[in-house]
Amino acid sequence: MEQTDLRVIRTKKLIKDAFFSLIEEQGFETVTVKQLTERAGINRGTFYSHYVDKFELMEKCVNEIFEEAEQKLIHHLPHIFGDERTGKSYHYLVPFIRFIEDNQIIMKPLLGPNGDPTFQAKLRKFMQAALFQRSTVTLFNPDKMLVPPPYLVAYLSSAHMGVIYEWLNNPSSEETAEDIARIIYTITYEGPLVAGGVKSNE
Amino acid sequence: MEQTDLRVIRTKKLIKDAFFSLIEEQGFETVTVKQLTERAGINRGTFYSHYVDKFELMEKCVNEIFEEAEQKLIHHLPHIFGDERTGKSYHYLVPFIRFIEDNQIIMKPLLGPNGDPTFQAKLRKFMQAALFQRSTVTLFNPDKMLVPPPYLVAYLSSAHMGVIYEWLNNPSSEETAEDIARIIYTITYEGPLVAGGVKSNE
DNA sequence: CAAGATAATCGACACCGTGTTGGTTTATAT
DNA sequence: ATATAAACCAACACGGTGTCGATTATCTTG
Repeated sequence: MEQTDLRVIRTKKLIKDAFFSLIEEQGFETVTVKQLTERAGINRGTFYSHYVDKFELMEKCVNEIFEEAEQKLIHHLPHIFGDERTGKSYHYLVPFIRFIEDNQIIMKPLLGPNGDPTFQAKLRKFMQAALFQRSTVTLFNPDKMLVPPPYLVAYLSSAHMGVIYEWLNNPSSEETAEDIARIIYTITYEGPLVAGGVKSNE
Repeated sequence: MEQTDLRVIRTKKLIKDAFFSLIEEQGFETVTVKQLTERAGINRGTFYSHYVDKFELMEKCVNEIFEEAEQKLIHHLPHIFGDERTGKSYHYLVPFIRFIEDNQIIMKPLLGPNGDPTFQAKLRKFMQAALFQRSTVTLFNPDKMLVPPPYLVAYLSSAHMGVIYEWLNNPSSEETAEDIARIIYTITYEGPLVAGGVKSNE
């Protein structure tokens, strides 16, 4: 499984770099293998000896990112867990938002209007697993829930994604990852109406 | 601008019907003009005398849907406004959700994993205009807001979309449009934590 | 209803990206 | 230094695209 030959790692890097830069410029859909290999400076046939098509390439890249994310989030897990139980801090969100920020070169185009809805679904699912899976068991109270759990999870995960997307795509935004975490936290924990200044805080 | 010739309205209808059925089956991206015209039972060249490509076709279809929606929502506007000021009812959401339900044959594939992110952005923007634009002026209190308004709007519109998407794509869901409106309303107005049974209602 | 207009059809065309193949050159590992 | 295998190259068939000119069918109007 391990690839040690310098040529293949060099080639694969060239492919991925070209792939990301092209996605950044024009989105995933319109990228062609021809374009990709021309920019990478490799022969078109060489691409096909590594990937069957651009979709597999994308899948591989995405999986790598998610694997890396899983490592990072697992590393932060105790921290998350502690905050989750107290429910008093936005810090549990920071690693996740940092992760997106760190990969924003690839995240931004994938999440944007020319992005890949498959990836968006994957990321939302990943977030649900990372942030809410435990929550629905430990935090939420099944007996007292006013709405069906799947809808609450859908509500929250989509809302989170929406704020992060707004953050990434608003060029004038100067918020840090911590700021965004705090914003999401505030709306979620105080409720949208309180955050909007409609209701006063309890 | 008006087309009266029976042949063209017949042809355009054939094209759109075939288009929708193909999108429903396999998503937008993989649809080819060849497929489309074969299913519609028209000559491929005929397609090109009406639309420059499948993207323009999509754009036209989407615009028509949005125009229709605008009519319907404008018709319900007084109703919306009344509820918005009292803030006591979920009814202001119903027309919007009904609109999506009525067009779910086209909405579902467009919003799903094989859908069109451009369309999703458009729909979110449309919802923001229809539901929150006035709210940010009349309902939300700029002085008391705990977070920047754009992020609150992003939070809410994405959350709404997320619940609706969950509803459309969960085959076992038996909720009506009213149920979904009530669910969204509850989470938004009580706050996610109260809706999740974590905090008690004030 | 007839005549002119216009839409739809048909076949053909060049173009482009895809995915594969067989043979050659070049770089790497040991 | 040599065997191995990766990368290159040219060429191919395939399928979808977009266009064109000529022909046929259908609609609208007088």
